[in-house]
Formats: sequence, C-alpha cells, structure tokens
Amino acid sequence: MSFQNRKRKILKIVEALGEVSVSELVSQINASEATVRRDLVLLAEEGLICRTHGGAMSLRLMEQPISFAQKSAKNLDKKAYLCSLAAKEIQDGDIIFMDCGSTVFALCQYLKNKRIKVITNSLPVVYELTGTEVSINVIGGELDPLRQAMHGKMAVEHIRRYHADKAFLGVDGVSVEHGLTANSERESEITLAMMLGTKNVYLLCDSTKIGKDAYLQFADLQQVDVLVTENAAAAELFKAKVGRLLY
Amino acid sequence: MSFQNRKRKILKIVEALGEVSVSELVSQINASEATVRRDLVLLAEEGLICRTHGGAMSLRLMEQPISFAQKSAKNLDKKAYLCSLAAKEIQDGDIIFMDCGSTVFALCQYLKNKRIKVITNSLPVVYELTGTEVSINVIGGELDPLRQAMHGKMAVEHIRRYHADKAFLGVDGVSVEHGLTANSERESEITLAMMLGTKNVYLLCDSTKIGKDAYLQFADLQQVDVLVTENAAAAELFKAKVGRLLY
DNA sequence: TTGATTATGATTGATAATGATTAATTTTGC
DNA sequence: GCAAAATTAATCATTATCAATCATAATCAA
Repeated sequence: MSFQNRKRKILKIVEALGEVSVSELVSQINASEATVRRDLVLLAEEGLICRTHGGAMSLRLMEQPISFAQKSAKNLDKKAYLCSLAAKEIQDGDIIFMDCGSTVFALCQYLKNKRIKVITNSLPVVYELTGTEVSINVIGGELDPLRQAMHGKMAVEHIRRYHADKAFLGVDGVSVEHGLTANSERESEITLAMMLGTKNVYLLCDSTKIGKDAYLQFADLQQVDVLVTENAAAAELFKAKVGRLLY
Repeated sequence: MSFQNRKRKILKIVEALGEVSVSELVSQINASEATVRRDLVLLAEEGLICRTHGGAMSLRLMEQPISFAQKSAKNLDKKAYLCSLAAKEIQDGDIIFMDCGSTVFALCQYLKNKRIKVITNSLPVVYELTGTEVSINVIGGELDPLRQAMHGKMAVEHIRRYHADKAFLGVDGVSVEHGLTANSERESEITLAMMLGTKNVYLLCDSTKIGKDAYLQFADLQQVDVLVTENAAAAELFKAKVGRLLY
C-alpha cells in the first residue's frame, strides 16, 4: 500500500476512534510497527494528528476543555476592554439577555451599579450579580454542570417568553464565511433564542474568536446588530456584514 | 490509554463533579493510583485543576468562598435527623421537587450520592448539589436575592410543566387548625405548585415550626402525604390529618 | 543490466510510562 | 496535642514504546 493511501486510512481511523494505539493501526493496516510509526511522525509534523506515547489522537480531542475560571482569566485585558465598551451601551432601565460565555461573564463587573434587569442562564453571572443593583431573572432548565448553565427545551421556552432591549452574547467562533459558530449545540440553541427575542444583538468577541470556525454554524452575521471587539483590524473585516462595529 | 487522553478525561470529570477523590478517578479511568496522582500533579502545574489532599477540585469551586451550608446552622441536629429520615424515602431514579426552605436545604447532604433528578428553585440547593451524582433542573424565574431562590409566574409555570415522584417542602408554620402557613406569598406559590405536581408530598418540619402559624395559609394538611419531623409528641397531633408520619 | 533511490521491515539500545513499595507527610479522631 | 489512619512523594523494577540503525526488497533512471 502506498504512503498516501496509508495516510488516508490512518487519518480516518484516528478521527473515527479519537485515539488509537500503534498496534491497533498495525493490525488494521497491513504494515509493520516501524512503518506505522514513521507515518505517524509525518502526519504529526503536518499537524493532522497528535502523536501520543503508544499511538495517536485526533486533534479534536486534544483541545482541552478549559475550566471557566481559566477561560475568564484568558485574554482578560482584551475582554475587559471590550466589555467596558459594551457596558457603555447599557442604560438604566434596560432589560438585557446574557448568555453563558466567559466573555459575557466578564461584562458583569461593569453592570453592578446599573439599575437594569438581566435575564441569564449562566450561574456564574447570577452569582456575580446577586447583591448588586441588578435585578436578575434566571432562565430555568437542565443544569449543565460543566458549563454551569441551564440548557434544554425548557430554557429555550423560557427565553421565548421574554423580550429584551439588548442581548449580549458570546460565540466560540465567528468568520465572514461561516458566520457564528459554536462547539455545543445546546449552548447555541440558547444564544439563538436570545437573538430572536431581542431588538439589539451585541456579539462580544475578543479577537481570538475572530476568523475562527467552531463546529456548528448556528446563525448569520446579518443577525448581529453590533459586533464588539478589541481589535480594530479584525473588526473591519466585518464592516459590511454587521449592523455596527464597536472597538 | 495515553496521558493526553487521561488528562482529558480527568479534567472532564473534575469539571463535571467539582471535586473528586483519587480513588474515584482510579475506578473511572483504568490506571493505578500512582499514575492518577502523577497526572493530577501535572494538571495542577498547568493550572487546570486544583490539587487537594485526597483528590482534586475544579478551580471554579475554589473561587466560591461562601458555603451556604453554614448559613443554615440553626437547629442543625434536629434538621439533620429529620432529613436523614426523609432521605431514606428517596430511591435512585426518583424525580423530586425541593423548595427553598432551610430545612429542605439540609436534605442536600443526604442526596449527593443518589442518582436522582432534583427540580428546585433554590440556588443554595443548586450550588450544594452541583458536582454530585444528582442531576439538576433549575426552576427559572425572578431571583429573590434575599431568599436566593426563583419566584414568580414563570417559576410557577415551569413547575407546572414537570411532574415529580416526590416533593420535599418546607413551611414557616403548620398547625392542626390552620394547616400550612407561610410568611411570603411568592414563596408559598412555589410550594403549592410543587404540591400539585407530585404524587407524594413530604413536609419537612422541625418542631419549632409545629403549632406555629405564619401569616398566610396556603394549603391544607390533607394535601400532605407524609409529615417528617424529629419530635414524636408534636407529630402525633397530626396523626389523623396527614397521610403518614415519619419521625 | 546496474547502480542509485526509496520504502519497508527487523533489531536493538535508549527512553518513557506505569505499578508496586515504602518512608514521609498530612489529616483526623479522640 | 498526640496517636492512628489516610494520603502522598520518592524510589525502584518492569514493561511498553521509541528512535536509530541496518538490511532487504521494490522502483526507477541511465
């Protein structure tokens, strides 16, 4: 079998199983351990798989699910900046949706003295805003313990019942080509429901998310009224696509 | 299994459960204690988890200093006793309502290892049960910052959508003459809604509540299936009025 | 054909990962 | 505050895996 063919097969197997051992590949493909190893090294150099001790892993599995605290610590100054921009758009009396992204969470600190109503499915947001001027409406539903947020059918229905002046939303990726993308279907349902229940959709996006595509496309750029980011250059890419840019 | 994959799994488990023991990880993952420990050390060095004596914690939980457990220290032994009674009534697979009283909150500690679904409007209950075996459904609605619970029309509607096997409820007062009474109208709405959506209504009542009347009567004793208390003498007063006594 | 080149397989010493053991440390119960 | 119990870090032995090397076979050009 040619190298090209083996490479294809190996990639397929790795993607299908997530993780494979060298010996497993040896038995699936008709080749010696030495050959399989050489192939794996080459594939890893091309950045197509992740080499592990004993075999290989798909890159998909490699991206570690970082914790919420970590996520919110990441790019903190970027987030702080774009959140301060976003916060200026919020007036007393506003009713706003906030979803469960870490960027959106960073917005909390700018809201504490505002007399607004926040409707959210994010427990960290709830914790952060309890005991402040903000009045909170918690979106009910099944608790996703990993994301510390409520998801599911009931949550979506809850959102449908309300109408907000503004929605502040996060995504896992946004690009001119593929619009808004997310890694989790359940999470994107929530984000989408909030978009539909709001006059002014604000997308909070630090530049690490821009140009990146996550696995599920769930909305178009046309549905975004204001794109808030900290990177002017990145923002300009979207000039014609979204209602307004804020940076 | 490769280190990468173990790392992923460990992170996932830690994030989902909030806190895990080494032995638990050992049984979930196929590896020795030594290996798990080494992994934990590495993960901790990367700042992805927080190493504890005996296991690991998610960073998220590390940051939450407030333990609602301490808040409800009043009549703790009484409550503990009657909660242990109540907990025995709960089987794996049950779906239960829990309202936002402090007595009901005390029940949490007996539920952590049960494979049940809890539907609740109480944030302390949610916090306490996150990271345990229990699957949680959060009742949405307006957050009452004082009681740390969701109330209002939306919350009542949320409850109406569900049906539970058992409801564990608290009251501010209960007497043979005036039945179940509460100090807060909004809170009693929730309790009542839960009663209506359940086959088996358990009323958790330490003896300080018995014979006492709060300002609003919202339900009759006939609607209570099981009265759980720690005081046998007080309980006997209700013998003819409720379905069953547990003390 | 022949010589060079490449791909592959086999061998082997080196390296890495793991599990068991044990002494040290921390926690817990009194 | 001390002793018992639990947990850990450190060490070592074993095993699995790897990279390097060499040998062989296939491929190709001259």
